[in-house]
Amino acid sequence: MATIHDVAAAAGVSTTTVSRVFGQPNQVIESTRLRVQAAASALGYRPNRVAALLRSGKTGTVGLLVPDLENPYFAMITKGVQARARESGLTTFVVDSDENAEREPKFLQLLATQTDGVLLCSPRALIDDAAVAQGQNVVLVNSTLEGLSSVSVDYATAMVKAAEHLYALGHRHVAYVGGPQTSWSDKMRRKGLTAAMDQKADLHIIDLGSFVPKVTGGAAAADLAVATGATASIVFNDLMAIGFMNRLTERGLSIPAQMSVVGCDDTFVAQFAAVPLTTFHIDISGMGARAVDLLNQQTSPGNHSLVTGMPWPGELVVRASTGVAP
Amino acid sequence: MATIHDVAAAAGVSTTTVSRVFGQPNQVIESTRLRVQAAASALGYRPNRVAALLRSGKTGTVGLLVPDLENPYFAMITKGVQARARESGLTTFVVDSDENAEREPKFLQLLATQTDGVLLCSPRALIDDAAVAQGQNVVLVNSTLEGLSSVSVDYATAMVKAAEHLYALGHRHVAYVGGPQTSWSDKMRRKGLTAAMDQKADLHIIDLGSFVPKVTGGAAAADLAVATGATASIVFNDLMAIGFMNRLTERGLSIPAQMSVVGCDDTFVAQFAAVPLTTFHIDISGMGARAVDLLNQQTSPGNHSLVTGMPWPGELVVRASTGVAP
DNA sequence: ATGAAAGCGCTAACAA
DNA sequence: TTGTTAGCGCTTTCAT
Repeated sequence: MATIHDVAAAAGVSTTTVSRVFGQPNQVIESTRLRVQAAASALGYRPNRVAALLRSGKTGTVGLLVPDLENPYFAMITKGVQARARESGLTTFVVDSDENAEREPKFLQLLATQTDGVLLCSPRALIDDAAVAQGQNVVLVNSTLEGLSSVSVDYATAMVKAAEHLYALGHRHVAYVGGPQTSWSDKMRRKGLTAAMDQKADLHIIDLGSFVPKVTGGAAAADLAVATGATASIVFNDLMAIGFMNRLTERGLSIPAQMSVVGCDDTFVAQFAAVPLTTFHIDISGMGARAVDLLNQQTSPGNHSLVTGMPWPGELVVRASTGVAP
Repeated sequence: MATIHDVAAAAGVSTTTVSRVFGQPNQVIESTRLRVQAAASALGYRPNRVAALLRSGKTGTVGLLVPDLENPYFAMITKGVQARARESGLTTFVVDSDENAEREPKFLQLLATQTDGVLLCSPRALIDDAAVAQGQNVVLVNSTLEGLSSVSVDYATAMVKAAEHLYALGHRHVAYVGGPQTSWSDKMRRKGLTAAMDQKADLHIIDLGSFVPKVTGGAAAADLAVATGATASIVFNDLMAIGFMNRLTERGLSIPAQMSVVGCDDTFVAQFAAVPLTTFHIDISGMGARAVDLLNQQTSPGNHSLVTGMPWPGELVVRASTGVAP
């Protein structure tokens, strides 16, 4: 692999000039620039980004750490992040922690050292204070932590809306199928559900506990929900809701006649499911874009204040999976 | 940020020793190691991977470039790659080209310079020969190119199976909804379809052309398919098939009574769709794992031969979206 | 507009 | 087992 030295020698200039041709081309007079470019392409020279990074401290890259790329929610976040990052001239490197909380600190560290900043999305573990204290350039998505910028959906309100919707349909016994115990967003959902119960004295939320936030986790919860006698269920996310509904259908129960189901996030699977799913819609990719903005803002020289934006908005989308209580 | 020098000074050893404590701990006697580790954590020292990379040429990282992470197919590939990479002690950095062929060379280059090797999955553009010639460590997935290792699904056979299935159900006029024109996998599908027509003299495949390989692309094709008078359609992938079916349903057509639909890849959306989708099943994540093996094999010192493995297998899964011809 | 010199932080010989 | 000595390829002052 040709280096900057080879090009400099071939073009009869210094390495500095070659460096400028690739970095600040307008600082090099055209004749020289053309000569250098010719030499570079003749030798098949490509700048070594690692060396550049070591020297300059800039990568032109942002890192994104998500729990599970197979979940459409995180795939959409990723798209939003990528689109906005690209507008800022940045490339996005994505890492999937595979819902494994233990791996998060390692991946965070790995990304932090090879990017200009990292977006930590829905972490399943509390972040190691050390990592934060090291002054790494981090923005949280759907989580909050003292000393870090963040964007988050107001899942508490989402749950209140869901509960009100079910209550209006006559449901009084509603099961909640939880997501990862350690996740901020599950905590917020539970908070909202508690608030809903405080509002309506005769509303009972039956907490079924925590399940894996995938199709399988939802399926596992379905039989438990039925056994409680609940007439409606609120499920942590759409993917789980799909698994949940699928299991009910397998058992011959009809939706929503025998069980109403509400999901969360309005990923594309919600509308194409066998029974279209009532769910809480969020502009997910917009939130990803916003996270990049926060990162850029945080990185910009003048501004050194943290930003914990307003709760990211959303709205309940009613589809066929919810109906009047039997 | 503390450097290796600070730690060395604090612990009263050389930088080499510090380096070894983090790289080959067993080469350092315990007492020294503990002293160094104490100094390191007191200073909050973290090795700078970029510097290490520049010097050693190893990253412990593999890159994966895919067209669209929101497509469950690529999300699954990613999971497979990650799982196997992890077993090999490697971390995966994923980049999504957003179905934009022009961006591929840049991303490939970017990944190649910051990883030990890259997996190029379903490229939408022909790879720039230069990139390959630069001796980059690349493995292709679902594509083939002279001089590169690869794993690919036998999509030609998949299409033959799909066509035979529809033929057996009495369909004689079958529409094909194509994917990206420049993709290897669309070419293979068309090849298989042609082979199927050669086999059955009275089978007509009506080529509807190329569509965006997303839900929207499938929806766009639906009306065209209906207009041709075809009684069945084979759609490039499951996501498109979902959009395709959704549009048919919107128009009041029933599936499979008025139109049978076959998808491809058997991603999880296929089985949870309103009408469960007949599709060609592939062990997608297994293929991702295999790609990592090829990369490792290719990288290993002794072996310097390319591997273009056997076609990755699959089988047709029949569900409710296909039925006898009207 | 261009060049010379000095490292970025680390690891890999080679010595001791 | 530990240390010394050289860089990896590039960018960045500071000159010219």
